[in-house]
Amino acid sequence: MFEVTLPDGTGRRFDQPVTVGEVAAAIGPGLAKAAIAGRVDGRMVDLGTRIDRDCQVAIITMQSPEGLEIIRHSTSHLMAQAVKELFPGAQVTIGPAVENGFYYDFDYERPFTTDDLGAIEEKMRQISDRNETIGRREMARDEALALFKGMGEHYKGEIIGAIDAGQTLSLYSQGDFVDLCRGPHVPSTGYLKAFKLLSVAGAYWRGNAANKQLQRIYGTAWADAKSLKSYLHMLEESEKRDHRRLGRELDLFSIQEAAGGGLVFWHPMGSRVRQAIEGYWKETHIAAGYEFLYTPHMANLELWRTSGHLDFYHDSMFNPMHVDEQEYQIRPMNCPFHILVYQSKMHSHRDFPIRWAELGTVYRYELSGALHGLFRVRGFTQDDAHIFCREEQIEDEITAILDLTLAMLGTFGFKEFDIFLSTRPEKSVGSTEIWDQATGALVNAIKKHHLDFVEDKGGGAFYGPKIDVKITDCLGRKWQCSTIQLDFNLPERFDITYIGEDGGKHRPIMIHRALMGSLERFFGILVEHYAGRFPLWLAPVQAVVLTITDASRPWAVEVRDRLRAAGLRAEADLRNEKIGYKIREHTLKKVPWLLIVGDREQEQRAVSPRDASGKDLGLQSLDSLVEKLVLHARERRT
RNA sequence: GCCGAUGUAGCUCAAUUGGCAGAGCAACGGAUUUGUAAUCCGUAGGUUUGGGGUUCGAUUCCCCACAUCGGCUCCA
Repeated sequence: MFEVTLPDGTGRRFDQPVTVGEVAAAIGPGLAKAAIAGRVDGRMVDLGTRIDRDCQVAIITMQSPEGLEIIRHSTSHLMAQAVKELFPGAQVTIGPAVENGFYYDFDYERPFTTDDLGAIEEKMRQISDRNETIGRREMARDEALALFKGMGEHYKGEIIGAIDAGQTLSLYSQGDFVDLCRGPHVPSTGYLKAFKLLSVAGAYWRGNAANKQLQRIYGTAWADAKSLKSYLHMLEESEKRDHRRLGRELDLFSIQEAAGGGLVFWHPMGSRVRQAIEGYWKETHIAAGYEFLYTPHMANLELWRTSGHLDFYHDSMFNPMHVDEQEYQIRPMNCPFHILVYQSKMHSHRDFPIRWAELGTVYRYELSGALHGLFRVRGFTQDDAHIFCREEQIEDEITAILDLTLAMLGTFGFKEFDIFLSTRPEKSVGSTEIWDQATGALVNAIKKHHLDFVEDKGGGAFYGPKIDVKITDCLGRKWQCSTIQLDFNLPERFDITYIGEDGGKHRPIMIHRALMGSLERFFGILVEHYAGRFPLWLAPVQAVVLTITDASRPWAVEVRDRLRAAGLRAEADLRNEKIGYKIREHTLKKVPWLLIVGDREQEQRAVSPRDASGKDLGLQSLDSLVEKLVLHARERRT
C-alpha cells in the first residue's frame, strides 16, 4: 500500500505497483487521453514508468509547455527514424527540442534536398500511422557503447564514450530505430500528428567549426493541427514583415552588391524615418543633460593599441590602411575618441558628470555568411554616449540612464522589458571594492524602477559590470538593444584624470551606454514591429492628398501646403487616375492618412480623410484635421 | 569563414536534351476626368551577378569570384 500525491494536494492509494498512465486513468478518462508523460517527485518520466512507493505525481498533457517539449523531442526521433528508413547510410547524432520545434543532425554522404524533406515528412506520417510503441530500456554504459558501435553509429558511440563507465543509460526504441536518450517520450508514434519539416542547413558536430559539418533538419511540432496551422500562419506573417522585403517595397533602404555586403544605403523614405528617430533622440538627450560630439571615422591605429581593442577585437576589425608611413584604422568603436576629447584639457571634479553623446558610425568586420539585412551589418551607427563621473555618482547616473532608456523604448511602442545584470567575471580589472560598489549601484538603480532582473553571475566584461535591456516586439520576439556598461579599464589605459577637492589627481569612472544600439538594426526591428505601418510621428509620408479629378487640383495643393506648413510630411497625388487606384497605391505604401478631395471638399474647404484602418471618416474641416494630426505627431502616439 | 541553396528587365517569375531570352506589375506615351484597394491602348526596357573555360552555338554544362537566402548557442 502506498500513496500518490497529486498537484492539488489530494492523494490516491494503490495496493499494487501502477504506471503513471494508470494513475492518470484513475483520475479520469479525459486526463488519461490527454496524458503523454508524467512528473514523479519532480522528475519527468514516461507514462509507462512504474510507481510502487509514496510519491508526488503530476500528469503532463500535450498542451502544457513540458508536454509540447516532449512532443517536439519525440517528433525529432520520429524524423530520425524516417531518415534511417529512407537513408540507411545516414548516421544519427543529436536531436533536441527547440523553441517552437526541433532539429536533428545527421551525417550523410550527400546533402539532403528539399525533395528529400518531402519524402522524409511522408515517411514520418507513415510511421505515425503505424502507431509504433515507443519503449524505454536501461542498459549499462559499456553494453550501449557496443550496441551503437555495432550499428555503425559512431557519433552516438562518441557521446557514450564521454560518459563515465559504470553508468546506466536509457535507450528508446520504436520499430527498428533505437536512440540513446534521456527521455521522456510519448508512448507511441501515433501521438505525433501535427508536424512539418521546415529547412535543412549545415551545423558543426558539437557546434565546433573544427569538426565535421553535419546536416541539420529543422521542423516544427505541435499538440494539434490547429496550433500547427496557426504557427505556420505566424511564420508567413513574419515573412511578410521581413524588413528586407518591406525595405524594398517601401523604398526605405538597400544593400548594394556593387558596394559590398553589410553596407547600408538609406533611401529618402528610410532617411525620413531616421530623421524622426534622430530628432527625438536629440531632443531627449538635450533634456537629459547631454552634450553632443562629432568625431572622425578613422584614426591612427596606435589609438586602438592603447585602448586594447586591437588585442581583444582584432578579428572583428577591418585591416588598417597605410597613410604617410603610418597605419590608420577605420573605427570599430567611438570610445577612444571621446576619451581624446576628455584629455584635451584638465578636468575638475566640479565638471562631473560629463555626458557626451554621439551618433557614431562604426565599422566592424563580420563574417560574410553572418550578414543579414539590417540586423547584421559591417557599418552601423550607434546611439553612443560616454559618461565621466565620480564613483559616488554612479548610481544617480545609472538611474538617469535607465529612465531615459525606458522612456525612449516606450515611445517606440515597446512596453515589455527583460533586464539582465552581468557581474564580475574571473578575469577582470579593478579592485574588489570598486566592483562591489558599482554592482550595488546598478542593482539599486534597477530596484528604483521596480523592475525584475536576471543576474548573470560572472557574465560581465572584464572591464566592468553591465545592464542589458531586451525588448519584446509584437510577434513576441526578444531583442537586446540597450546596454549600460561600466568601464574601469579605459580610464586606466588612457590614464585620464581629474583634479579632486584635495587638489590631487584622481581617476574618473567611465560609463558606456547605447539605448537603441545600432540605428540600422533598431530601424529593422521597428519595421518588423510595425509591419511597415509606422505610427504617424515616424511615417515617412504622413498624409497624401488625393484628387478625384483635375478640377480639385488647386484645393489639393493648398491642403498639402497647409499640412507642410504645419510641419507634416505631406504629398499630393494629382495624377489622372481613378480614386480607387490611388487609394490602393498609397495604402500599399502604408501611408497613415489619405485625404480625399473632390468638388464637395473644395466647395467647403474640407477634406474626406481615411485613416490607417481604411475607414472613410467623412467630410471634415481642414482646420480640425490639421490640428489633430499635429497633436498626434507631437505626442508621438503609437 | 564553413555547409547547402539561389542569382534572368526596377519587382515577382518563365524559357524543351545546349539552338532567335518572355510574361505580369512598375516606368514612359496616348486616350479616359473618374467619389474610397488595380480604366483601356501602346512604347521602351537585357553584357541572363562578374570573370574564365568546354562547344559550331551557353541563361542552360564546368571552374573561379562576388552577392543574397537558410543555418552553424540552445545538455545524449
